[in-house]
Amino acid sequence: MEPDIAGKPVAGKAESQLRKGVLEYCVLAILREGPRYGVELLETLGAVNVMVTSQGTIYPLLSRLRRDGLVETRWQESPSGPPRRYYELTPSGHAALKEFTAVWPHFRDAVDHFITD
Amino acid sequence: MEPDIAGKPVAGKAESQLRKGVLEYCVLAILREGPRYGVELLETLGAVNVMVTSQGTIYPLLSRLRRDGLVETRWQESPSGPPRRYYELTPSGHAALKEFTAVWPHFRDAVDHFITD
DNA sequence: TCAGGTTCCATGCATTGCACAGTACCTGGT
DNA sequence: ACCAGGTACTGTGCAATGCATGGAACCTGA
Repeated sequence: MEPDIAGKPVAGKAESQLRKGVLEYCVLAILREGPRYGVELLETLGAVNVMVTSQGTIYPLLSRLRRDGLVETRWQESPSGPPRRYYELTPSGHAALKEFTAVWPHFRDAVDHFITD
Repeated sequence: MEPDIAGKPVAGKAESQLRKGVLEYCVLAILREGPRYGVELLETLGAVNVMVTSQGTIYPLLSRLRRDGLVETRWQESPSGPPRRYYELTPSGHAALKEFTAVWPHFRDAVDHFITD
């Protein structure tokens, strides 16, 4: 019933489209610093306004990452609440992240080039 | 038979996803400087490597912009070849572009924040 | 016992970049 | 007059992705 973090609507048409294909790599980047679980990732992303998202986004995304072999998971008990599934990078995940960090600056500068004129 | 500009495959999984939702505003930004026609937009975008795209992308995109009232068009004869459909910004188009240019820096910095660490 | 918080998962939809295929116009060579 | 090649526009179908929605399972505290 409660809208809480799980169901919070994420407004902004342009923002939503901007996140496409980037959220995935932001998650990989966060995981670079160590294993994290779903809700934890939501909080880390949400700390930056424009990256606020919802469980309906993050869990299917994490499933895809796992399906594609970019992350591995292990269950771990929680001090309070249901067990947590922790995600961590595989070598493939590191490689994908590295590839993105190489492309991103070019893309960023390209958009800046067109927008600011 | 010839693949030419129309059918040139655009490689890169991450690049393709990055363009989502951004190409639209790059087009609007180009149109800010005056009316342009389809192939002309393709060339302007293609001048920046990471923004290379194809007719299969640009024409449906332009149709959407027109459908949503962000651009208006008028036909004009070509000195050589079939007539060209020129696109130009409407007030709504200007507004959408302005909104994007306001959001983009935050988004750009957010990605930088996560990626570089 | 039970309300509420925490954590996870699956389904369906809209948007969007893209490959592919097709149509129509014009110019120049034969 | 014919036709090959370049120019320019259009439509269909697919795959990827963010998101709303709904739901299940586990734990704590009143």
